[in-house]
Amino acid sequence: MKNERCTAADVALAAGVSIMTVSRAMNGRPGLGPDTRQRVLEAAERLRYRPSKTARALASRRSSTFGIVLPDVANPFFAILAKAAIDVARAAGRNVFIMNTDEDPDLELGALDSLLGEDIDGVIIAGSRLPEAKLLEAVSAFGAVVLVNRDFLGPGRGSVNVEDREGAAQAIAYLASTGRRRIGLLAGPRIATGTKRRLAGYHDGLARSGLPLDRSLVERCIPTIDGGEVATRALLERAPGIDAILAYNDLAAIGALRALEATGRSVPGDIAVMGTDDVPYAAIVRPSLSTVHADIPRLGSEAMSLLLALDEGEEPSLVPTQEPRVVIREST
Amino acid sequence: MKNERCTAADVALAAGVSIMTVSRAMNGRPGLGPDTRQRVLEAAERLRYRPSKTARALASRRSSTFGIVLPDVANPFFAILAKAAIDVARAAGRNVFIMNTDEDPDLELGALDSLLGEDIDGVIIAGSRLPEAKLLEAVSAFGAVVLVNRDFLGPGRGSVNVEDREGAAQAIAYLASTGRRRIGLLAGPRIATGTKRRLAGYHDGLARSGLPLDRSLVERCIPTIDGGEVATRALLERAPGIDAILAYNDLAAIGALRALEATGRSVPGDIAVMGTDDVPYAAIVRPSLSTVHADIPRLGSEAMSLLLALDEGEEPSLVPTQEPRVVIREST
DNA sequence: TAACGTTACGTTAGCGCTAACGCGATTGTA
DNA sequence: TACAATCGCGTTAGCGCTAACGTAACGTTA
Repeated sequence: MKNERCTAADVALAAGVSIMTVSRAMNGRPGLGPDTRQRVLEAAERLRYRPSKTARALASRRSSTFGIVLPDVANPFFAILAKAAIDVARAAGRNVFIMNTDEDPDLELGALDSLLGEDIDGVIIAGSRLPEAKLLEAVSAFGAVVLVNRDFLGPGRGSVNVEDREGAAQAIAYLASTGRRRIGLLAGPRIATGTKRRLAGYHDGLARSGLPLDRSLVERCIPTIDGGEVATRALLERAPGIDAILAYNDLAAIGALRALEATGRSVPGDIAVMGTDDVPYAAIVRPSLSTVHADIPRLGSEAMSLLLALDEGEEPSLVPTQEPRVVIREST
Repeated sequence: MKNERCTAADVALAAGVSIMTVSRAMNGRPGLGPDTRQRVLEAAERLRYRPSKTARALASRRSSTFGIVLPDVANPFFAILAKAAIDVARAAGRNVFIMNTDEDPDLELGALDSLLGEDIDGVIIAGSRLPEAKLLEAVSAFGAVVLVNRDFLGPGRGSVNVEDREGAAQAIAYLASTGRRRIGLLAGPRIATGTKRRLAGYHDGLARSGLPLDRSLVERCIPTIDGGEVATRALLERAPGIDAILAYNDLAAIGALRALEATGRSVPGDIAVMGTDDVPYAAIVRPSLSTVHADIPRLGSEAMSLLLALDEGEEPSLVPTQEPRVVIREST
């Protein structure tokens, strides 16, 4: 099956040149005449020569591959993000490893470790659950690192962000403007930066609307449909009188919708629900979900573009942060 | 930033042994005393030594990495499949490249080509849009290949499958049993094997139920929400009298739901809709979607397990095909 | 005790590529 | 015409690992 691999030596022989000339031709480097280049390229084509990226990586100390570490590719937010990032990478001729962490810091550490062994050129880390110090240490050996929705700056480091805080604030303000007074928050997982940002935005929004802060209306949640459902039930039990819920993400909001339906409350009649992210499924549930829109594909492609730039040695210019935008549908 | 990489030579020096001994210790190979092994491992730990998989791959001619080629990771079916596969790979200490083809045969060819350059050990190809001959040629250089939902057998080759044909037949039979008489089919993309299988199952189901075949009730579709919506509109225009639709997948079915709603038909009152795959979102749309259930995570992990086995040189034992099961919800 | 494993390492030779340098031949310049 | 400055290519030396073989030192057996 695995017939002998065609190497640069074969092409060199066929074209009557040295191996080095083959290397130069394949990489479009200067230093050879147009006719020679042509001849080498034709020979390579004829022999279906595919340079070994492994050997190239070893010799050049650059693998031209990247890694993306995220909690869960099956989560549409991360799937869409990853797809956009991969597409940009492909356009630049680079391949990418995908690693799932299942929201587990240890798995995240393991993933990073494993990528280190792959001699990867850089990583995008989305939804990191690692505390600052551990994260810094874990990525210290990577040449280029981009964090999604977590601040990170330095030589070879950068981040792309959605203004989660402002988004949450606007969502709360909107809910308040429609007469909601007791607004609950499904805050998200313990360690996520997103949780902190949304919580801050929640405070901002309440303040802007002149509403009091009641800590009993804040409930942590796992950012999945099931997690949102469980958290909502807990929240309802503790504070049956709430008239609105802002969820960490759309999945949790969908879970909330379910819990509300199961406990016989009408949405948006009895209680309004808002999500975050504006994942495609937010529009197709019934009632369709009001949410804070984020341009996820843009986030992904900007992350990869930034990573590519950092890998080229460019200084981390500040990528403009995405302005959030509230999208109103049926659930509010 | 990128401080000097720690190599086997460093560990060898630190432990007072030869490089080869380090290699043996790191790979758990026999041929050294327990005390020496211990000493080397400790030195490696102390120096945070991570063997370069690149160098290992070059020297051993096995990269211990795999590739997964699929139409679109943002499609939940493939995202869930990929996640399960990646998880199995990780457990075996292998990393995996993800490639999107956007349903484009040329991109698929390009992806395979690119993976060839990565010296990958094997590939999983899901939803291949390549004609048989091209596919065979494109994968000829890979040591191990697993196709998802497309038959493939041989040394180093295998496939995992859901019984799509039988699933479609059962769906049609179910619809007929509830009194539906004019059942349309959103058949899927032109080249997909899934399209052929579902079409055959559609015929089977009609025959079983004693219903006539009317080719004008079959409409091709792109397997996305939008694709399903567009195809449904076309179908309704040509055959306004249909009373049921079976869709290629759940996304297309959701698109159908939308189109039906937009044209003022009630589901399941005026017309029943069934999907295929039982993606999580099938349960959360309203009306919730009746569908043909598939165990997608199992499909993904079996695919990777099979790939691992093939890579180890095992003969391709037949992986049992998944029995489809009709799940009834609100849309029928 | 000689002959023969076995065990526990070290040595040698690459894997397929690229960086860095070398060197003759062709230009350009005064 | 002489000199340097290219250009166009080849040579050499690895990148960090492993396969395969070499070799001492220590049993084991008859």
